[in-house]
Amino acid sequence: MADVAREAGVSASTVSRVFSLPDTVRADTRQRVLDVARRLDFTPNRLASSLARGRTRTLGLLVPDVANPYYAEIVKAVQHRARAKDQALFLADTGDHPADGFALAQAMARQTDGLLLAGPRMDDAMVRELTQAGPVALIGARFAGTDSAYAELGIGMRHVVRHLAALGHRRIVYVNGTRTARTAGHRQPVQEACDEHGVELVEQLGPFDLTFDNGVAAADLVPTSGATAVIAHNEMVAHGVAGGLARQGRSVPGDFSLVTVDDTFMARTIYPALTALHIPLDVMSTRGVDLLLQRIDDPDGEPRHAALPTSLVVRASTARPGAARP
Amino acid sequence: MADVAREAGVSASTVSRVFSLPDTVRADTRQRVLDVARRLDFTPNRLASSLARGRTRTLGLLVPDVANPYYAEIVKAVQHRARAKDQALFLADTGDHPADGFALAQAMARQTDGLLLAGPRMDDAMVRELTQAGPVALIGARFAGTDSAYAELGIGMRHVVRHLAALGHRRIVYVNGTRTARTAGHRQPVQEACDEHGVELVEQLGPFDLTFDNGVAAADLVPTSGATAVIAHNEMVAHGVAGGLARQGRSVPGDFSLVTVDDTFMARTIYPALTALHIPLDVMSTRGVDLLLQRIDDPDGEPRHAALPTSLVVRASTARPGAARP
DNA sequence: CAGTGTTTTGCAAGCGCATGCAGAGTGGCG
DNA sequence: CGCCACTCTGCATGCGCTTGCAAAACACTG
Repeated sequence: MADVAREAGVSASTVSRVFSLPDTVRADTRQRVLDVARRLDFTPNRLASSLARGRTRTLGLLVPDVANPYYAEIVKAVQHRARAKDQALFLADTGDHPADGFALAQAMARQTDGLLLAGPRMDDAMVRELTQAGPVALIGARFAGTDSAYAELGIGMRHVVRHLAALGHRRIVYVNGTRTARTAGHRQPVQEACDEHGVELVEQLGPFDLTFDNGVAAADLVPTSGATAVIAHNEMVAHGVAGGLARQGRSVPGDFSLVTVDDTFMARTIYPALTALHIPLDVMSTRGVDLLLQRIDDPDGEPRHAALPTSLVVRASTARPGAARP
Repeated sequence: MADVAREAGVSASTVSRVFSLPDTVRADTRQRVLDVARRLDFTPNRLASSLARGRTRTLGLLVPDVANPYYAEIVKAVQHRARAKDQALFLADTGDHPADGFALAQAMARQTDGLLLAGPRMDDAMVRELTQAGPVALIGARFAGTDSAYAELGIGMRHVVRHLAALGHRRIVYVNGTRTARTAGHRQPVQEACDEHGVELVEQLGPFDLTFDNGVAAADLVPTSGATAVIAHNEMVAHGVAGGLARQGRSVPGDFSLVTVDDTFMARTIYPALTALHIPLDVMSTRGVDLLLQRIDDPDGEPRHAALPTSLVVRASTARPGAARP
């Protein structure tokens, strides 16, 4: 920077201002500095700038599992939004262990301007503590005291049930994971919608994670349930159910209709393509980044929440019960 | 840091050394400092440290598409290895455009100690330029002048062909993307292996990307090709072929056997599970990180290359031609 | 106990940039 | 032409930590 200053016949301060506060320096001076800078291939050292300003222009993103397409798409969207806002992105894959995630988050908090937590596995107290320590925004989850961008699953689940009921299904299996406070909020609307449409609900709430293998296992219980349709609460488990049914020689949607919640590219890489409750991961992620950025600029505003609408995307995995095989 | 120093009755230098060069300070002094530090909840500011040292302890990872499970798994593995080595990780999703990737890489290079390029879309000149500018390691690609960790696809492809030949297939379709220098290296061994086993090879080298949709399109041409087996050069296109065949009412492996190159979790979320040439993404990624770290420590060594063995994982999508439907 | 060789510790000078404050320029007006 | 109100620019200091160099402390000799 000193070199540029000398070469351009100005002081280092001016050079600095050319890059950080361009309009405080006269146009011709600015141009001269920029020319010299280009010639000398100079760009301000972001590190030094961060140190001096106390702003890193870096965001941290924590996800439980990058390899899961749901989170991978969030990562992708967050990355793009961050870049558009001229922020760098630190990524951490926390795994399922809450304590690890918390420790990681704390470490990361001190190297970034703010943290994005996607589907955090932490408990409320941890999230609260992080929120008090610095800017935090949640993606795909809602906490009262923390900025969050999440999908309106309740309404969406109603649409799913209505769709199945309209096709004539009268008994539905709902595959969801461990019964916790966080998932409970999604079960209720399913139940209500079923009641409303005169549909019987067979809940299959395992003490298990929503993995492919557990989906296969769940599929084994479907034929004896008397149901004609299955709602899977995430895509992994949905593929498991699909695979399990196929293994049994059952047809989707011939023998059973199948709907998944989550709608990444995987819903279309399977045959038949899955009818899905689409969660707008990209706008959710984008909003999350924006909320965080706002929070960074204004640390003491009221927490803001962005509830995003879901949409039902009807594909080939749902049909009238007993319909001919496709 | 000054506070800690005062409180512990030592100078700031000593506190600094406690954290960066622990064994240059006497045990009891060190302990006293650590105690005070804990009490005051002090941790060295990594930014300031980076600035002073000229080392960021941060690596940059560039991938063309995080949402693609192949890259997602690389990201995950790299992340874990980096963490184990106490390095933070910057992530950038470059998309398919080479120029963007290059610009991004350059920007990132100046905020990190080194760059990891996974399946770079850049041309050789760009990679060379980056390599000259700073530490770089490639993951899943090989460049002579740059450290690289990649899979021995040539040998693997031979195993694939041998497997199919052993099952009795005499005519095979090979679906690969645009004919470029980089993919050419993989086609030759397939051809050779086919010649060796008396198998006819029908190449289907499109001017297309290896996407799901192109796989579906490719599947349309399979039945008329007279072949009984298909090798897909990546997982996306393999799923497309599988979906396309299913849509035509063909059975895998009843009517056609199918082998995919790449073996992420997706190879098992489809029914039937795909026989795959397994690429050890995690060790490949780990080696990539290690190579980069070595390069950072020793900027002027000879470039090193880690060629990793692939393995054929036989699952349900391959069988003798004309075998009964499963 | 002086003398010598080793640790330990402190001092001071950076690392590269940002920014409050004050002085230098610039333009406008009477 | 003098004066005022702005706009630009430079000086000096600070961000929080690292590290070469030298002084201080300590451990061993003979």
